[in-house]
Amino acid sequence: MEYNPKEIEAKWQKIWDDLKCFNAKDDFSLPKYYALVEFPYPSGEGLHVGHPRPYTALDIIARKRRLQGYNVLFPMGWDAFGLPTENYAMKHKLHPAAVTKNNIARFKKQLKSIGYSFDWDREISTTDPKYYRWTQWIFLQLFKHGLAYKKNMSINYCTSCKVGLANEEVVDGRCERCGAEVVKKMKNQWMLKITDYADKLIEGLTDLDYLESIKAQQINWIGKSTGAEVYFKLTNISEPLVVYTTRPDTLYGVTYMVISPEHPYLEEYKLLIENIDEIREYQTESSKKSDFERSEIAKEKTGVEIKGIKAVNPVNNKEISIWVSDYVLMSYGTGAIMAVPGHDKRDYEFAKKFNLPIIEVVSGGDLSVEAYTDIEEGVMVNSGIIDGLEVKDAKVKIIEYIESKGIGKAKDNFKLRDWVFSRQRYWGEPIPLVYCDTCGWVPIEESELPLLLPDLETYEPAEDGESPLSKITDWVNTTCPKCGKPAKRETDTMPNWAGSSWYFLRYIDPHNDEAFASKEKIAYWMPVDWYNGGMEHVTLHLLYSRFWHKFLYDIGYVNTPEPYSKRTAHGMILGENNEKMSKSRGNVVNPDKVIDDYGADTLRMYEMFIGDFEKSAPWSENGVKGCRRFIERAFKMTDFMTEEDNYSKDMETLMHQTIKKVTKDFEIMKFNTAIAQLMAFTNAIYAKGSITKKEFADFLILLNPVSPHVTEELWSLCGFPGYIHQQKWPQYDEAKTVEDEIEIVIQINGRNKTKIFISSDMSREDMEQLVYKNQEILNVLEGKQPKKVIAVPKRLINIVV
RNA sequence: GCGGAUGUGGCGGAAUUGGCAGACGCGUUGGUCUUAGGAGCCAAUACGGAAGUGUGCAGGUUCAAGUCCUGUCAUCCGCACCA
Repeated sequence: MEYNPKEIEAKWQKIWDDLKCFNAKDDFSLPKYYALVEFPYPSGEGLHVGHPRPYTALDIIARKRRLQGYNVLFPMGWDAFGLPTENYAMKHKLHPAAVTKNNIARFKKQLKSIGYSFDWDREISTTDPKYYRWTQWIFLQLFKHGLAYKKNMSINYCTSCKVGLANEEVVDGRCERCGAEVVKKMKNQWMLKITDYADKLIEGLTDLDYLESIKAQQINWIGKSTGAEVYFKLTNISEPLVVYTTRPDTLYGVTYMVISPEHPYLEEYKLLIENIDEIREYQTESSKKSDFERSEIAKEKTGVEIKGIKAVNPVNNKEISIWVSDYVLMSYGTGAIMAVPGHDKRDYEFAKKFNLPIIEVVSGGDLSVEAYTDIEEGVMVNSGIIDGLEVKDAKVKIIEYIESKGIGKAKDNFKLRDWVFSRQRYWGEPIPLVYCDTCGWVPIEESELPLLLPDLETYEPAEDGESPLSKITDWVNTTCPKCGKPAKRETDTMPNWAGSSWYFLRYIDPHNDEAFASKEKIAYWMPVDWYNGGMEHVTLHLLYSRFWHKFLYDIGYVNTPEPYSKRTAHGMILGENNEKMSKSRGNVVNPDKVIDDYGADTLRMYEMFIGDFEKSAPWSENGVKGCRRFIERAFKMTDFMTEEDNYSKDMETLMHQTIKKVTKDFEIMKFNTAIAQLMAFTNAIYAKGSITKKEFADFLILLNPVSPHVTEELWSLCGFPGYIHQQKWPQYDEAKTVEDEIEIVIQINGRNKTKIFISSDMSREDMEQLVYKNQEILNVLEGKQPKKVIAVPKRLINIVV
């Protein structure tokens, strides 16, 4: 019998499709399991071998769960709005919807050829109006609950193309396409108040089964800090300058202040600023730098003193200067800082450069050399009312003081910023709001949803950086849903994070026209039991979707405060040259080719055998061959299968060990070692030269989640009853996983000397006695007297002489 | 600079609570079968002639360290100077 994967795989994929055997059942009496993988962005390039790694991993879990008796939901869909599709459509004068349709068809065909057990009847696409109707609906709820608001935010603007650019389209401060200079341009944009959920997003992590590194990244991204807001009086101006500081205890060390070049006071009080021209010039210069560049070129501080306005340190009433510098970012805190050059490295550098005073307020260090920043603990000096106190106590006292004087208050702050929800692009969900001169921003009626994307001749953004939708006047011009007067539609669209923020809910009830999903079905299926995705989505997507879900929970539409009870992450697959796979590096491996040469079962197995699932690993064609070889060896085991319907005596222990290892390793994503165990089992069978019917059947079930086609085929070839996907996962008996006789090592002073066989249940005491009785041990002791004997059952005996 | 990781044979990688370092696979070498084999099967394979030495490097704890502690070096990923 020849192993012919092409024939076998096509045959079984058709049978599974016809039987719909992997479809989830909405039978609420069954135990459920919801396995989720991140749905792909259907790019024009099609799949590369990196995609199947996470899909195969959770397909293994999904298939195993079905064999364990669960009603499994394992869905797939398309995150299909986005920039590359739109750019491609523009370039080739096509409709983005048509491009999307083609790309999806290609992706789907590729995924189907790998034999995943997705429930294709629940397929969704974020670009489907029936889907984005509900994306818009959720946005409207956010708006109605005051979580969406407009704010002036800067965008990257190409001075030559006259369009807004995404961060990734800006390369070294220049436009990726034309090479012209990119500047920051202010635009009034929709924002979502994710910061209202900052505390909840941290607290919610506590009981979740997320990888610790994922939790750490989320917590660091949210970046909660505890400190105070302090109001500094300004000369000539009645409004104070508000700063945020985590170290209010260092207030006496403040010798100057710095505000960001984007700070609104510069515009508001320009008439009072004597050197406004100089400052304007500085603003222009810094607008060309990205925030990241500002941090990168931090070696040399730049800045301009504001002439004509001074600030007053509220604790000692000293007049201090105010500077503008781009090391202060408008996006964090209040966009202004109190500078404590004695104890902050950046402030120290700045003070040195511009000859500003430096005062020590926490004792220790040598301020003539560098800032003293090791100040989590210490004693306050030169510090008025908190002089002599420990840092910890000083913080408490100074906050009490500033609160009582009305010059500040305790405040938590977050690194997390609100979510910029506007894109000046065509290929995204239209924002379902209209602007009325009388009523302001008004949501369209929910019955009017979906608000469809109008068809366009051209998808180029308008010359002023506005969305292409702004050019269709008969779409833009509408009437106010509230007062009926003429009004204008919002022309910005949503970012592609929108559709992916709730897609796991739509899979539950994908054809529902009354709600995004029915409450009963949500109650049954949620939360997602296991969600696997890339580490690169751990901050943005994962936080955004947790935010939306928490919001839906708060307004009563979902039944769990968290969407995913478990979240894991996979490592990247690199090219054979150990570099990231990319077209430009020419090291992309296409799964179609691997399937054509070796079969889908081999591809799946190698994806899992390639290495530690959580780490990146380079592709190796030779490694693929090894997996194919193993499948062939498994196939040929039928040649020496016997008719016995039990485990043979000499294979019993290995059989139980194998069931145990595979069962456990799949759960902890150690797919590589589970497969290694199956290989070791096969090697033992080949050494013995025979396998019983029962052994082979259980071996096939263990291998089935990894390589489903060939195991179905062998199951049927052997005449076993039914289909393999209908079987029960094998059970192991812990007692039978242990050998009766085991080999242990004998060490002298920690060095291996010899090995002996003992009964595996021998007690520690009996093992110690062996040192004086066992001839083998007496030989290696060469008459030396043991000073101490350490015996570890099942492991070793170490003799100290 | 900050945050997250990672360093084990020629290569990918194994190794409960500290307990035989190198499972399994690749590659390589030899054997066998064959008209033939870039197929299959069998065997060997960390280094060293050996005593020994070996998990990035230097210390430490321990009967015993890849695993724990201290310091250090290197590489990768992410980033918004986080006040």
